[in-house]
Amino acid sequence: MGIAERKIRQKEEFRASILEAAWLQVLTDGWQSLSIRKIADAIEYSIPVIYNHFENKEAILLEFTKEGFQKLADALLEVKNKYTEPSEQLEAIAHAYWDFAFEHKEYYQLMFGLGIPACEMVNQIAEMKYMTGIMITTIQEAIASSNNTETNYFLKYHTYLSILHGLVSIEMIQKVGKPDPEKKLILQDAISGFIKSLTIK
Amino acid sequence: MGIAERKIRQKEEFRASILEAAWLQVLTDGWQSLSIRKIADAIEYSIPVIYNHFENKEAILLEFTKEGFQKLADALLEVKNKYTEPSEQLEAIAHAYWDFAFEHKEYYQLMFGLGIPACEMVNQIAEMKYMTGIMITTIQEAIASSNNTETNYFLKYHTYLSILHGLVSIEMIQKVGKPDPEKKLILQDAISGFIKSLTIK
DNA sequence: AATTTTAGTTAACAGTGTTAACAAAAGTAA
DNA sequence: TTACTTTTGTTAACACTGTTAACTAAAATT
Repeated sequence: MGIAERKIRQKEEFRASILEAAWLQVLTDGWQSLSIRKIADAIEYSIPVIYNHFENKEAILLEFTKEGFQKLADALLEVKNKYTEPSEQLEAIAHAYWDFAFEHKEYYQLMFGLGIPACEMVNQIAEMKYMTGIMITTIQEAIASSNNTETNYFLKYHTYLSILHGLVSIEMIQKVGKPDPEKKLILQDAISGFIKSLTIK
Repeated sequence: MGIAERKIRQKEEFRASILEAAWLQVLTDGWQSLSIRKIADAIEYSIPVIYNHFENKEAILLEFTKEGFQKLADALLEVKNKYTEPSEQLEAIAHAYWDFAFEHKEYYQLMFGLGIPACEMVNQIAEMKYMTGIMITTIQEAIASSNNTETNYFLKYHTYLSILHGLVSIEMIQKVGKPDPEKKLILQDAISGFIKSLTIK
């Protein structure tokens, strides 16, 4: 009897239509403003049916998170296979990673929990400029007292802040409590590498 | 007449008490679950009074964001002044940055818009492991075909991912639309530095 | 003392996620 | 075909959220 099979198929289609409607909303208004009610409205069903297919709203977002990681992995693997030399592969992967993030912003923000607070505001916060100013001047001083005084300080500042923020936020995503003290080794490693790249060419 | 002055002072105190109550909530339940109603409840006033002191909820969070950047800047400047050599300063600043982030998690998450999605879940997502697996194996291969085969691949993987995520998320916070193509120079710079640190010692 | 200004309140609007209680349709068994 | 059971879907509500209009009571000014 194919009835059971049809039912499973229909259920699967229903589930897919929920995700489709949800994704459409994420694309138009961002995942912050995704709501169960709007999904229900879009698929022209009442609200509780959605809870027959997903435990809660988070489960729907989790689906997209998984999808995002899958797509990213596929993209990375594809460019990796274009090269044989590991160092070339790492470079290609890095560029593919960057491209994925900005071509699929919604996915990326979901995957790494980027809340995007004031977003455009952040730039205008005087206190932030004060902080970054400290970093910038220190880097300028480091460059000035090195062999390679033509180094682009603004580029290096951006790299410096990115490394720090990347290390911190990756650690925060993965662990809830305090980080292992050993994690400072990673910081040490990354920063000493950065400082070398700053002073010698 | 000191009446006007007293009024201003009282208004300032009121404002401060709102922030105090709000911060207490942020500390106990995280800034995600901060609500105007709970603040009003804590200061034992009705809800609309809060809107006499802050335009909206975001304005309250912005206050903490500024406060956070100020505190971070102070912390960085303090450790910077302990050293004279710029490279030492950059190293000290990096460690102070890390320490601040984890000693003041709430501030940091607010400042950089870390939404913290599934948080603990992210680790268990198979699709993420699949992606990171690609990175890890590539790094292992790069190390294997280098002069320094004892390099800690897991440390290097963590650094690699952190650099990438840091670059991407800093860029996303600061710009809304597509990034400047020149920003790829920063990526190029950071990654080539990383690859060097991977193969030569 | 009358009037204006300020401070603070209640009550509502328009949303949100989630769920209990119920009705209708579909499938199963006699 | 009829009676029963299961699935599917709906209505209506609960408990929240940010925000604001309309009003009252207190304080300051004239």
